[in-house]
Amino acid sequence: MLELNYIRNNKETVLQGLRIRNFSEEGLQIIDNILSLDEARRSAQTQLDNNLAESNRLSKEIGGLYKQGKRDEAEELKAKVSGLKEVIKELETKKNQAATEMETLLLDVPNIPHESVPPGTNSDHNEVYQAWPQTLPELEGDAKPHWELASEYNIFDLELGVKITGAGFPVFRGKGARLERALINFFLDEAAKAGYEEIVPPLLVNKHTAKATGQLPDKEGQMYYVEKDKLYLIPTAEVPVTNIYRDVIVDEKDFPIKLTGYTPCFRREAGSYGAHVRGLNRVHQFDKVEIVQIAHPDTSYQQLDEMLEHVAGLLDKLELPYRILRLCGGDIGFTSALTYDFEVWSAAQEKWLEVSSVSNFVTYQSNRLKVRFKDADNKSRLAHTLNGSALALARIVAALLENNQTEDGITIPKVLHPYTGFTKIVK
RNA sequence: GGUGAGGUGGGUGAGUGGCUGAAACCACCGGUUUGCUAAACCGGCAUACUUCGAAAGGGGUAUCGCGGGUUCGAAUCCCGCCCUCACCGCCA
Repeated sequence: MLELNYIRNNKETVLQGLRIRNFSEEGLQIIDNILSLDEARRSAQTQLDNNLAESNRLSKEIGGLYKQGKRDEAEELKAKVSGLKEVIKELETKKNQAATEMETLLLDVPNIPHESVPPGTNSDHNEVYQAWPQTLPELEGDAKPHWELASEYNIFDLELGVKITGAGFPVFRGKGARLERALINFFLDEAAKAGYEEIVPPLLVNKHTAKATGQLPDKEGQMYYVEKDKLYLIPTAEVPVTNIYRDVIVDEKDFPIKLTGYTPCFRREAGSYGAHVRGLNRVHQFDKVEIVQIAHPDTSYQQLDEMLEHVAGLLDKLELPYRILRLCGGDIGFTSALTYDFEVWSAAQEKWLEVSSVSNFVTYQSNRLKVRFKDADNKSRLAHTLNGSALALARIVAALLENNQTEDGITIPKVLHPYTGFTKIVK
């Protein structure tokens, strides 16, 4: 959620930002609506406060009069206060109505894009921020997509998942399972080396937590919900990990706070279908190592760069060809100010697969989370939050299988050998 | 699953209708004292909204788990909800 104060003081910047997000002039009306509701709220509040102050003052007087035994005078004042109560009720309703309406509108306003976010209406307009410097590798003859390789090499089994649970729940087995575990450990070790504190968070969260990172109410349909206990299965480690700092006033010298966590991620993916969801491209449960940072507003974009380098380093070590995109105004996430996507080239499918998304949310998320710090003037300010996948397992596995297939098996990148205990997956 | 206890500021914890935005202690910050450390003493120390002010700062309102009610007045009384802890049972 944007800070109301920010909108009030930077209306033009906000409007400009929304234009980058392709808001129509009509759509931009929302900002004026918010501001006028805010004014209504404030004027109601001022009047309400004045009336409450009067009522409090009279009530105190009544207490005094009773002590002095001046019953008649007390009764007189009582009647006066009773009269005030009606006005107070009215003003209260007025204030709450304006406030609620305003908040509802505010929830519909996305984050203001960073100035570097390119214009554009869809993913075709994303800017290639860093291209793969070499010629893209080609595979001989009949390169296979990962779902075919999976059954050939017994790496994972989606049909078995259907038997146990349903579509979209892969069962990894044998060397596939080992590869999965190897990647998780490799990613966590790399994050630790980069100074991230490892977290093992709960996989189920309550509604406060889901709300604070913005999954509720917007993405309610995307989460699995345990009705009996009113808990949500996490769609990403971002949710429980970032919430560690909900309602916390951080010591300024602790910035940046760097956290990492491996968790399975559960997503209902309601509404998606078609060829592009084959294999591991889109599943209901997948493993992911997430990196999260809570940063000082002055340095959050430097931290974002640092995160980019970290993710790029992982892909370098895995020897996968990749490029980095800077998402355009039409493709950037609702809550993000700046997002970079990492895409790995699949030589088999001959297309780019998204494997990571790294974003700076500036204060948009922390406004709901209430992650704050005291600045030099001892004023509390919102911190900036950032996160990124480092990395999402399912698609990395897919990319590794596809790019590393050879006549006599699938080769494992060197860096994983200590983790897998084997160098090749053979039939 | 059963039974019981309880949710008050950063922490412990007092407080059963007005003098309580909230005692006291601890922690923390500033100062005095001090060879150093410690101790002692003095002072400060919640958050949000709002209003006045150029600012420093001042005023108002709300907040004692959350929501509602009674009352001129609620941390305190009533109703609903949420949560936590302890013990028993079950169990990795």
